[in-house]
Amino acid sequence: MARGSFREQMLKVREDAIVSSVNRFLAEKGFDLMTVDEVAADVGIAKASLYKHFASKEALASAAMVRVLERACEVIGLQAARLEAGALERLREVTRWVLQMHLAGQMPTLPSQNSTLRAELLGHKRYLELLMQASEQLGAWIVQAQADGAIDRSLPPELVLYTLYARACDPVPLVLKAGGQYRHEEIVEFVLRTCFSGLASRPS
Amino acid sequence: MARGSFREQMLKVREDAIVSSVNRFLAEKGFDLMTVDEVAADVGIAKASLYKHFASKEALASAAMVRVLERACEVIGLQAARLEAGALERLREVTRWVLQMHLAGQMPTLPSQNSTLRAELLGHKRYLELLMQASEQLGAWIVQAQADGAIDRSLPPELVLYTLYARACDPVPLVLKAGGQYRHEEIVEFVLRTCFSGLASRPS
DNA sequence: GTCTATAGCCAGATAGAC
DNA sequence: GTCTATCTGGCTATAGAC
Repeated sequence: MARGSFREQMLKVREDAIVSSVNRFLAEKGFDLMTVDEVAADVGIAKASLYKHFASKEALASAAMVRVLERACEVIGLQAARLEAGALERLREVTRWVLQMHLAGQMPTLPSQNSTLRAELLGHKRYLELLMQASEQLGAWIVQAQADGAIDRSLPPELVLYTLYARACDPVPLVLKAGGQYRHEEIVEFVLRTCFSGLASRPS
Repeated sequence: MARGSFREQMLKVREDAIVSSVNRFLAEKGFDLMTVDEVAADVGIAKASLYKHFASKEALASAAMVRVLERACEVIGLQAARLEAGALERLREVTRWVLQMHLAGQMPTLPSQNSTLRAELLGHKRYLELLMQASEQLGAWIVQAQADGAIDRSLPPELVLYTLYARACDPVPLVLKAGGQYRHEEIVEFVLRTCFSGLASRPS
């Protein structure tokens, strides 16, 4: 695909700035509490101009979700290229990235049940494609890790997948961060441990 | 404390009905998407009448949160009375109750950082008392379970506490429920297993 | 305490000039 | 495409009769 004219590149840069702003607000306050006014103010353009780029508030949020999914697929691709790593280790590294994004305030949160946003996303082709791409690769690793005996074989693979996805909206990391007692890396290690090894002691 | 007049008892019954309705809406759609209009319609009284009982939408939500905390403290009290049970088993049973409430659509979600609701709750004496009461009992069991070697000693007790609290807003049970493939009891067992034992296989 | 009716506000979306 | 100004609808909360 060609680069497009200078004018088009400028447009792309602006839209990137908008999506970045939306991404941050979604991570900070969620879809319902985010207002289009504050996004416009943050980007430094008029609200009406925003609507020339994106048709609705839902379209703004969708764009942010697509971008984070694109990055997630990149991270998954990087792990797929690590030929020496096992399936469990790859899953752990992807989960680590999710937690780091979350702690950095850059993981947009999908409000569990907003009908309008849900409808928009379910009709968004690229979003669904990316979500399926990520799920298929992660699902394959989960099955492989179970075959390796690294993940509990009695757990349904979809449960494992959802449990990993849920790390993106787990309140625990942010509560620990708010407490101010631990560094980000410590929090990430703690949550990874509770996720993969659970709360109970390993038998020695 | 005396029972109060017949009139007062009728009032209490009505307020109970209001709180039950609020509780269900909070569990279904959350604070932001819940409207006072639909609560009034659900209870079958006029909106203005609602405001005779509760001063604001935040007061409605607070009342629901207090009631669920009261029930949680009752469950904790029941476990405290089981003299034969160990600390880990008590924690597991309380967590099981949380998951059952959640799956039944009766666990009000107090998610998202809504400033007005947060402010109301932080100024609500009974809410804070109940939350502290629950946290102290659970915290004592966590420390005991670590001393018993039943919970990983290298995890900070507060991390364990938050991880258990987080089961009240974990999306995984509801996603599995929506999938329709598992019975509620199976979902509860799966999530309890991932929570306490993690995803990884136990060494055999 | 219950109702009908409405005030007041805020946020999403649009009109129209430039 | 950008702006200012405005429309529109929905929501919280209240006034006032009964």
